[in-house]
Amino acid sequence: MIFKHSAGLWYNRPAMINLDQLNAQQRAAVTAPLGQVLVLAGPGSGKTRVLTQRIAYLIEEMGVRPHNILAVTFTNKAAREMQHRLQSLLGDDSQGVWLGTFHANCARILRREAQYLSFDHNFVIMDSDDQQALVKRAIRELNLDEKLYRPTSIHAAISSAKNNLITPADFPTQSYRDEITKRIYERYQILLRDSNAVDFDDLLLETVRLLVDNPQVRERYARRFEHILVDEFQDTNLVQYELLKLLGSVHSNLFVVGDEDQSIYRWRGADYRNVLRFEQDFPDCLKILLEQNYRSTQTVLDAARAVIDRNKHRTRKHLFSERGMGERLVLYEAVDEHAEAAFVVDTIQQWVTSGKARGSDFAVMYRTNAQSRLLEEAFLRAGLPYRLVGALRFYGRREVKDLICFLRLVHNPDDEVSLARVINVPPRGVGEKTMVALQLAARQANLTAGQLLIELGEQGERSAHWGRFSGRSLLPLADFGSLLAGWRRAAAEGLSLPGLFDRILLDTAYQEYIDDGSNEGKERWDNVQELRRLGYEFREGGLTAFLENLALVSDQDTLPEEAGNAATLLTLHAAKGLEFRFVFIIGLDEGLLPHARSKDDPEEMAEERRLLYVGITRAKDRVYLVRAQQRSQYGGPEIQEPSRFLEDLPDSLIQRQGQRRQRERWESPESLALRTRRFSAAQAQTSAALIEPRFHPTDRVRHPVWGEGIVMESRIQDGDETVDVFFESVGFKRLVASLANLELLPKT
DNA sequence: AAGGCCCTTCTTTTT
DNA sequence: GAAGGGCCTT
Repeated sequence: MIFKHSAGLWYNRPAMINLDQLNAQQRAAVTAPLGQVLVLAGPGSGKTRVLTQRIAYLIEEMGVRPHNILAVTFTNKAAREMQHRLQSLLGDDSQGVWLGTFHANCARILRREAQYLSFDHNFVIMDSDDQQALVKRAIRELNLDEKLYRPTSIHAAISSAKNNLITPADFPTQSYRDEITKRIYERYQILLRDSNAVDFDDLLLETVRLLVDNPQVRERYARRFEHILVDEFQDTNLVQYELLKLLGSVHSNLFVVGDEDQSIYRWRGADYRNVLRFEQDFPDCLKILLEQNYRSTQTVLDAARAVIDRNKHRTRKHLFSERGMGERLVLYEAVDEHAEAAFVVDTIQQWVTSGKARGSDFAVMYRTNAQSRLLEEAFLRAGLPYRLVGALRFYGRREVKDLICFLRLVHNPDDEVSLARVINVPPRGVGEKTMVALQLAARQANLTAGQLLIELGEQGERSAHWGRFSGRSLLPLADFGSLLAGWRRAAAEGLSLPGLFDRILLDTAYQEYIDDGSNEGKERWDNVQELRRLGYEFREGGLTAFLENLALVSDQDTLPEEAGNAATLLTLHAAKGLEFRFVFIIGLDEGLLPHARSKDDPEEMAEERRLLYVGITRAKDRVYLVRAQQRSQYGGPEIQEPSRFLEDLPDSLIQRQGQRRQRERWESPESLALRTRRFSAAQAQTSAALIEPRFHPTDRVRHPVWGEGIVMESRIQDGDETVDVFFESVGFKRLVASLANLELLPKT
């Protein structure tokens, strides 16, 4: 071993890499010679372990300086996890490794090399909402029909072009629609740059462009990164692949780890064929298969394999486990989505009550975020704790986004998207007309709208632009301008991030604006406070670091690290890289998994299959596959067909649970729905700890004495629920729910 | 300019 | 079954 520090310190070192703990294949990967290494790692085969051990090996055994290592992951979560593991493996020796997502690493490079770029270093990063708004704006500016050219679909086309290194100039125009898309793309790029902004895709694309156009810059980075390691290589897209080649153009020590079978981001440009491309581009690369699974029982693996082996064009792997056969997978067919959720919750509760499992041993996975709502309700009713990954859309909340946009404006007044969003928040009399006047005046003065506003605010009547606006629009604009100018001055004079935050809240009377005293108002204000708390963590790094973090950290990353005793609810996509003793996969119906939108495209269908594969292979011990015979998709209930993937599972691996009986013929869907609701309500009454009100305003209820009434209000008080009801017979009554024996009636 | 109401439309997954 | 857009009124 090479100790680079004084000998007296060696015993303070954390445990060092121990090759004996690895199996032969893992060891071969960790200790592979210089050059290109392709590790095809099945699920649960110790992929992350191999990656971190490899880095440790490079540093400890090969004497590589951390500074010369670049490690790229796909998600922030994975980056954090690896950072953590490196820290415990290497201690401070892990400092200096460039570790992060593709996007974060690119943002870092772009900010450093701003002098070579067409935007300056304090650029903002537009998230999907912003991008959408900008595409819409481009479409409007070109006087196009939004119905015909939907911002979502145009944006998808632009994004896909960017992921394939296609600039507006190169955009292929085989149809009239392509022609239009190309023009929108051009306009969109101009709008972005005028705002001194880049979008997610630009982070990668502009970095590639930077490295291609500036050989000396490329040389500098390529020289520096002696070793490049990539996680989830199957999910890289063309731009990312190019980027790796550019950054590796001097040393070409590329260590990539991936699994074609777990490629689930095709829709985002990911191309698992990059694995094949890699083998072609580097014919001498060392290829290592990790096939021993340390996670699941053999039955789980067999089931997963039965699903995935139907896919073509892949390296077949023969996953094996030494954990024994284990139990068969349970298949449960519920009558509808309510019963589906009830089955999940009941089953978890039984396991937990039996003492054989803890809540945190369970995960419930689904195809679409919309499916989480019923589950949440069922968990709440049962008093079972859960944590929900993503879907919270914390950053998508209006109040959160508003404040981020104020901050973005302070940071970069040219940001038109943010300006358009908050110039009238709270309402100060700036409408469409005023915005048009502002933009016109700005264009004539050759300023951005934000710059013009700041000048109005700073100079007041002395400004040359003062006379440009009519009386009606002038004051609100000058008003906002002086706010913005004041914030910028304060920030420049060193006001801390929390201080700035508070000043913005105060100046805009934001609390009065969003907190109207209702429950929702209170919640909105809580969200603001939560954002402030996040900002507090960045009081050192300042505004730039905070905004960059907000842009690059997704809702998926807001998952509380400590699960406590809570079960995890998450999409199949979000489940990748995680493991749980018990896995429920719900919604195994045609149209949902596989999703209806993948029906016509074999490639997409193959990806749906991989999604299920990823889900099943998350399980250590048990898998529950759940579906519903009937489901309310949108509006009315619809009969569901079982997922085609269920047919691929041999009976020997499956144990059916519950009745498969179809509804009795004479029972109408309406009465069935009614029965299910009664069942749910009855269940609610028996459930334990009250977390959420059972009654809500406008609910109809029946009291044993006073008869039917309407709920006016309900709240949790001292662990019980206090309900205000207006009864037809006696009028207004305030009741304690646990004593009053109220019956919840079906909605009419 | 702003708020309210009714209409349509659409729902995949996320850095 | 929600969210956004269009159209209405104030």
